[in-house]
Amino acid sequence: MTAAQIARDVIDRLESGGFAPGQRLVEADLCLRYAAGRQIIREALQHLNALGIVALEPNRGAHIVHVSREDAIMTLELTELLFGLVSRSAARRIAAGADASRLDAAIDELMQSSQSDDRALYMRARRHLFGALSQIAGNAELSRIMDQVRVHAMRAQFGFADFRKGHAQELAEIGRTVIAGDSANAEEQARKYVRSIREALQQL
Amino acid sequence: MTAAQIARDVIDRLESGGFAPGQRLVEADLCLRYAAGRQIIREALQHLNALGIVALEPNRGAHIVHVSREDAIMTLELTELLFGLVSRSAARRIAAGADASRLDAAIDELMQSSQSDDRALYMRARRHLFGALSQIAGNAELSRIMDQVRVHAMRAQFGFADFRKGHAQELAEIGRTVIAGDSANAEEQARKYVRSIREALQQL
DNA sequence: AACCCCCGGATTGTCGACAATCTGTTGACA
DNA sequence: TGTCAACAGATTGTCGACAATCCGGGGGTT
Repeated sequence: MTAAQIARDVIDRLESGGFAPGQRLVEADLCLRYAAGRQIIREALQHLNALGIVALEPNRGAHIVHVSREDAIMTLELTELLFGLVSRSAARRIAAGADASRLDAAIDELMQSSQSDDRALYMRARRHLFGALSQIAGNAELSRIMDQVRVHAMRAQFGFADFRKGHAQELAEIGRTVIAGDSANAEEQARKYVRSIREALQQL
Repeated sequence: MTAAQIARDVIDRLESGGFAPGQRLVEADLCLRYAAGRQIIREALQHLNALGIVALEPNRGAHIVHVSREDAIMTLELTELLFGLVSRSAARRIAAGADASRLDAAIDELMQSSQSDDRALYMRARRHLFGALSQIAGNAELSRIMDQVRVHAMRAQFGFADFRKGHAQELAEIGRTVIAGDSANAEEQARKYVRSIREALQQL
């Protein structure tokens, strides 16, 4: 198993509650779990550290960072801006002739997976949708940032929102607006989507 | 020398032209340059990779990523959003009673360094100003993202803009507006600052 | 009982060596 | 002359061992 795969798996477990905030991640344990050398584990931990998911204290190891409710709200504020920007840029590029097939496929995948019971499947479909949008938007820097923030946004919602029904519909709708090349509406819909989640979180 | 310091040094050299885009970074060379073990160098490279500054191809090593003019423009678009958000948030927090002393000190440092001839000094002062703003804004996630994007924004401007005169004044002015707690104006000024840089770049 | 020093176990940090992989070159062959 | 395979050098990937550091507990002193 490669370092990137391990990091990915840790994130997945985080999204499904397999790792708790504050939990220590001891290198030797992870070596056993993933049947990998310590070097690989350390790389994965550093990657997760760069993503802001685990904190690394010198000589004291790694632990999963805690997200306060306030942090979650501000992260969703940031997500609103970024998701809006990505959607607008992607719509503009499609209006200018960019290829929409990948986004189209991602929408189908999302709708199908939203009706199954496999949460991991649905999460992957979500990732693919956002990935397609980022790719069409065409800025590598923006894609990288979006990837990072999305993980945090996911954690911000964790345990409170049911990602499934409704949200899938709304996301698919945003995708369709992007495909139609309507940049202003795409941005507004994307922002509204994130905003509604944030407001729901604020009223708890 | 620690991995973080080495990464920092590479970024500094990048900002002053010591490393060229596309240039390969061979581990053994860096070991000699920084008198460090290969392990440390690899950590630094992975950190830079997470920041999107170097690309890592399996079994083929690391090289500095190239930024196209189009990339630079979109990065500055992103920077405009983020800098605006940070300034607005910071101003709000100060209006709510947050401590402004660090920002105040950073403004002084910036004005002093802008009159010396030491570019590195000026760059550090810039970093401190942005750091103070991020810290006051109070969202760790946003700070992390800003740090990343700022490096890219810097690279986007590299070789075309003279950071020094004028810009220092403008930045200091933004800082003062934040201290005054005027969030709407702080955001507008910050966005305008980045926008003017982007527009100048677009007209080349 | 409260405090402090010191030590042992657990964990992380670093080094050196070797295996795996890639790149450019050489030389044979059609 | 062009093509292809094998080889040599350079570079990266991984492992195992040891050094450095931290944490909690035990025993002695006041």
